[in-house]
Amino acid sequence: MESVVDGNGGGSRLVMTELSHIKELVNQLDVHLGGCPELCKHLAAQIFAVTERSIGMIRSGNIDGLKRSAGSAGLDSPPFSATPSPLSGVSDMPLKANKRKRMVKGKCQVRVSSAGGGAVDDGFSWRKYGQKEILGSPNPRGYYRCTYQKTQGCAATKQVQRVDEDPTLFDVTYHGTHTCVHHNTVATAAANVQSATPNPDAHSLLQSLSSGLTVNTEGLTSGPQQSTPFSFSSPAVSSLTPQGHYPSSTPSTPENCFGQGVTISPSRLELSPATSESSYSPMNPFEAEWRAESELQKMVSALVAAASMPESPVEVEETSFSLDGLELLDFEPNFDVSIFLL
DNA sequence: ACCATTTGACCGGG
DNA sequence: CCCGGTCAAATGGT
Repeated sequence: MESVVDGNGGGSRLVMTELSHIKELVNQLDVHLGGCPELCKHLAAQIFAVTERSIGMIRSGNIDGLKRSAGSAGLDSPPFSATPSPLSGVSDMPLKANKRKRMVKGKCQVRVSSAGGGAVDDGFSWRKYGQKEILGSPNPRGYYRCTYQKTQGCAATKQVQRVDEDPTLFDVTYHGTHTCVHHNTVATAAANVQSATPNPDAHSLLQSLSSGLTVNTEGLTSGPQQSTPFSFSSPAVSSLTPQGHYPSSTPSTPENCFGQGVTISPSRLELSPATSESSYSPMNPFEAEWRAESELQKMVSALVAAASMPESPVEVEETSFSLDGLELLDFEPNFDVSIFLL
């Protein structure tokens, strides 16, 4: 690691990164003006969201609580460290070294069919940094990180391993979140896939996902909230419900939701209490939102991976992600998430 | 010369 | 100490 910029610069720096983020987004918007309206719309929405986030940070004075998101884990001055990296994690949390599960273990695994031996192209550019024989598996596991990690501090990584039984299949596990400008939006990823995807269903799914995907953390403020503390909303993704209660529209066989070619099983979103010390400020809504976004992005990455596969039967066998470290007072920590298309 | 991959070494958590 | 993950020097491709 080189030139570690330790993230103790305080909140103003974070606001700065947010502002940089906005700047980049505007840049992108400028580039894409006149191009795909869907993308522009999404970019605009993102700009709005980030702006609001920044305003909220300043107004709520919540800034201090945020800075631990900006990891000191060795990435050099991530431009958009606002998105917490599950890998760099919360390693520099002040006054809490004891707690066990503070590492965000967010990951998203998919099983994806290969294009006949080729590398799994998911629309992002990856750089391989390792390979390892895994105990009990005949096939090695490849370790990849985002090409732009060095230049932009993008923290996304993935692991790819050939499935034992079927050598045409790969298990791909995504970690972290893309924060790089070239590939930092769902829309961009989807757009990348668009150019080459042979799977129209998956593609349209991505399209609908990419436009208007938002994360709602309304209820996640510090108080002991009832009702939906957390929800995802999107034209394409219909929400999450507290344990046991599915929206009436939820089909009992969600496998079919994605139509032919792509299936996805219901995911479980685990909101596990970070620690027992309720004296410490609960996770602020912004951080929670970022994590949620991050997890969603991983999921979408997985979908992108699936969608970019030629040869029809694309299969997202299991998509699961978890949010560790959330501290929800007086609230059931486990929720079931149902994702389905309208 | 530059950049990506390969591959054994190294490291830290369990 | 074992194993999974990462580092970094060597290697290969353009």
